[in-house]
Amino acid sequence: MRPVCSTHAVPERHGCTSHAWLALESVGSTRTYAINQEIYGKDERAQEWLCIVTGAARKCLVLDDGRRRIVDFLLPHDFFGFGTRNAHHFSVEAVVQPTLVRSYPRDHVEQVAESHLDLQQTMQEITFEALSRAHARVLILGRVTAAQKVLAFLVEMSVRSFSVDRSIVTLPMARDDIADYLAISAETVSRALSELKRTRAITLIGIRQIKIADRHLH
Amino acid sequence: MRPVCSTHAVPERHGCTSHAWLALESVGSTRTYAINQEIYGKDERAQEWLCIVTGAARKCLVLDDGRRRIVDFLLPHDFFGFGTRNAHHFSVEAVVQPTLVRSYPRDHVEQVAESHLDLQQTMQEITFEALSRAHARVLILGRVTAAQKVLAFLVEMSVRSFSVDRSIVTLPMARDDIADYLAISAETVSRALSELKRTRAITLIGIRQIKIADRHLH
DNA sequence: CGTAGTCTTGAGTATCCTCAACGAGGGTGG
DNA sequence: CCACCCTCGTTGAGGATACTCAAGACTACG
Repeated sequence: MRPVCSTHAVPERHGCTSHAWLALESVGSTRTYAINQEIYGKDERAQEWLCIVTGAARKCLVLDDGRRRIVDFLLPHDFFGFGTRNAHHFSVEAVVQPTLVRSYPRDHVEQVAESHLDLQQTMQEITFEALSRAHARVLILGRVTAAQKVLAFLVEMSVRSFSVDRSIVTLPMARDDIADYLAISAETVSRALSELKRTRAITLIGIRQIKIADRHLH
Repeated sequence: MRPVCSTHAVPERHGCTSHAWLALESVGSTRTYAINQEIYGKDERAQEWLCIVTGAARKCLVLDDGRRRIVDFLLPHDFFGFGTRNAHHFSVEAVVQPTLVRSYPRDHVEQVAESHLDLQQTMQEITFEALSRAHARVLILGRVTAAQKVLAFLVEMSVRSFSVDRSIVTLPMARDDIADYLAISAETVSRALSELKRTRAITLIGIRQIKIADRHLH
């Protein structure tokens, strides 16, 4: 299964319509992925900056004991694939059907950055955002009960989804994925959702569409 | 209690003795902190890039429920204080007596970066390192048992400590700090250490000096 | 409409948390 | 110099929470 390619579907980066950005866009290309399809494998060296246009993806790895851990969910406007020359190697897989990903070859990025100083600044901001996500994640994992973790997760997704109504979240991923993201079992995720429903903190609109009533657990 | 200031004690950054780096060093200053002394508070806007020269610090915050969470331990060569214009605000406190911190005012950094292109690249690398730490941390928190978390923590510290003998770790922080870092109770940290000792995975040389025999839990 | 994947719920077990007591080490003052 | 205190670390007992195994309900898609 090969990703479908095109040159349209550019991610609009908020407040960044600079000349440098446009120059970068000219070297980008867009690919389409099916559900569970690998966007890049754990042993591939990151040769490009990638950005989700539509859909969602999970950045994950499999531990020695066979458990899968998801270190980040990637939503539209999120960049990834950079800075992967470190110890841990992750693979990225599409979570929904279809997921559109825009790709910017690393050498082209650096080439453009040489003549456009503000682009490097933008890249720095993008890295800061990824760092910010990771820190927020550490805090979510640090919560005590499963219900708190799940609620914090829902709030995080609602904030990151850029939807009109922030109290309604549409989850692109399965319960399994949430479980591996929060480092709890899928059954516990389900039970936590039921508990949150019972205590009126959330309401289930659809199976993956949730209305958040209380953002803080009382 | 005021931090003591001086202009010596420059952090040697491995493989980065470039002209840009030297230019940056000229605008840096070094401060000394006592144990538990605040290096910067959670509401201060980060106006400088900071780097641990000697000692250690914890990046933490206090949750609504009164629990303290440590999102990162900062060791010599680690940079921090940047990218803090995001949602969560952390305070940084010295963990050992004394801790030396080198400070580079943000506007000076940006000024130097304008004339030294490679400096921005270095800053990018520094941010990647922080991101890498955060991801490693998510994986540690995702481990199942307390013993696994504690062992993974010890291994992380041994890798980051740059000591000659990597099998021996000298922990600069108390059990409480480890507990808040791993999101488990201090008693559980103690019990996990005892268990690891019993199963011969580690040996306690001193109260805060540990020899790691098995890096992977069998 | 059937099948496979996803989600929920239940029962029993293992792990961790809380409360509590105790021991070891370091600093201070008599 | 020693007694005292305070912090830090360890260990125990009981209760709460999450995990595993298992079965059943729901959903999506062919």
